[in-house]
Amino acid sequence: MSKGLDTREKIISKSAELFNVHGYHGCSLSDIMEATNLKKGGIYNHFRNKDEIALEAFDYSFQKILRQFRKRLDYDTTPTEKLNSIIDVYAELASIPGMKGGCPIFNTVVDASNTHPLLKQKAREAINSLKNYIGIKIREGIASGEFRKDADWNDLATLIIITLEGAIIMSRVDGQSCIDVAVKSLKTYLEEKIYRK
Amino acid sequence: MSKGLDTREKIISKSAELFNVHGYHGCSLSDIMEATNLKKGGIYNHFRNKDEIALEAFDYSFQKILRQFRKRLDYDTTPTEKLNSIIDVYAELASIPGMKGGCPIFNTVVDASNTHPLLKQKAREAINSLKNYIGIKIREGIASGEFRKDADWNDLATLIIITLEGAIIMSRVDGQSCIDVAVKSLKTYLEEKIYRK
DNA sequence: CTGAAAAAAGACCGATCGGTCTTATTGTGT
DNA sequence: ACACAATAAGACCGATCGGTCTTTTTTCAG
Repeated sequence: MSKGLDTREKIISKSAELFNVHGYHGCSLSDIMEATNLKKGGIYNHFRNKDEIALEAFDYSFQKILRQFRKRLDYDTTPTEKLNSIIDVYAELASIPGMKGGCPIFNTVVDASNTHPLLKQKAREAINSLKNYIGIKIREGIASGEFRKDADWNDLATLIIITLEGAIIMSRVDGQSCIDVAVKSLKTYLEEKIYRK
Repeated sequence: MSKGLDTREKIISKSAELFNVHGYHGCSLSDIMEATNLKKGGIYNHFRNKDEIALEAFDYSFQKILRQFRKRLDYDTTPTEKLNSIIDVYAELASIPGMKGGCPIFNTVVDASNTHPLLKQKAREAINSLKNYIGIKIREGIASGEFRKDADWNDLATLIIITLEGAIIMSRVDGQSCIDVAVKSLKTYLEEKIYRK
């Protein structure tokens, strides 16, 4: 029993990496076979088809991202710290193990939103979850009086996501500096517009 | 002679759309054949291979984007107006004809930066050109005294690009509202940090 | 009107795609 | 130790991939 689960997990984690780097259409079953040291039989014993692997791989990647946020935010006590941590974790996303190729969420939007309805739906839900996750921290800050009452959690969460996602993608051809720009800009924005002094 | 050029252009423009919507790996020669109403002979009479089409299609798309900027900025007289127009044009990118699927530059980064070195290089150059194009307008504003002297044109141009590109991608699964957030945020930023009153 | 050149058609190719199925191996409970 | 189930191997399949090449059609200059 445990052997099977191990194999299944290996297929998912390796595939998640491959899909994130090469995209759904740019990654073949042969690629997955090679990355997992399995032959076709070994893979199709656990999955019905390539789509099923891609779908589960996306969930795997997204949960991994959420875990990164939760892990870091555990050390924070105030909403201000949490919001800053969110930005930091986001900025370091592409450098955590198995996230080579940038953020799987936006990569999936670009890669599959016009060719793969199920993946598109998953990406949409992931973005919404992430927006809500960030939104909750903002609302906590507002409720605690730490953030300004007129802060729009939805707009702010959106701004954080688009700025950092844009930077992560651009960093693939333009280096780390654009991520630094994103972080600096967002943190200044928080200082000047969200946090109360 | 003119027939041949027409056909060549048709192949490029149709392919540019297809590549932008489905990505390089997600778009086959059969797709191009169908979109152009040509058979293989008609296409390979003008191009040596699929790569050559993709490379020229990228150039075509990028020039189209530049044309959009130049066309709008022609009506502007001051750097302030120009910078605002850049944001507006950028925000409307995905809704101009033949740009379905978002911005071809960032789409190409995601789609091909790990599988197609030549396309990656073209995308890198395009981003640099765009950054410089925006940077020039910023420096004009600084030189004319309209913008603050301490404005960093490189960081600002980067911020404009990543924010709007992030928003354009997110809009594919989350609607127009995130683009509005990007525009509003950037324009406020310019008002408060760049323009002199 | 004609002949050569440009353009397009479409048959053809080997490789690879995702997927199926039978066979062999491995692991496990008794 | 044995039997049975879980797991993986790998031969095999039709479809499609990008690409080549020969043949036909179209274009246009003289």
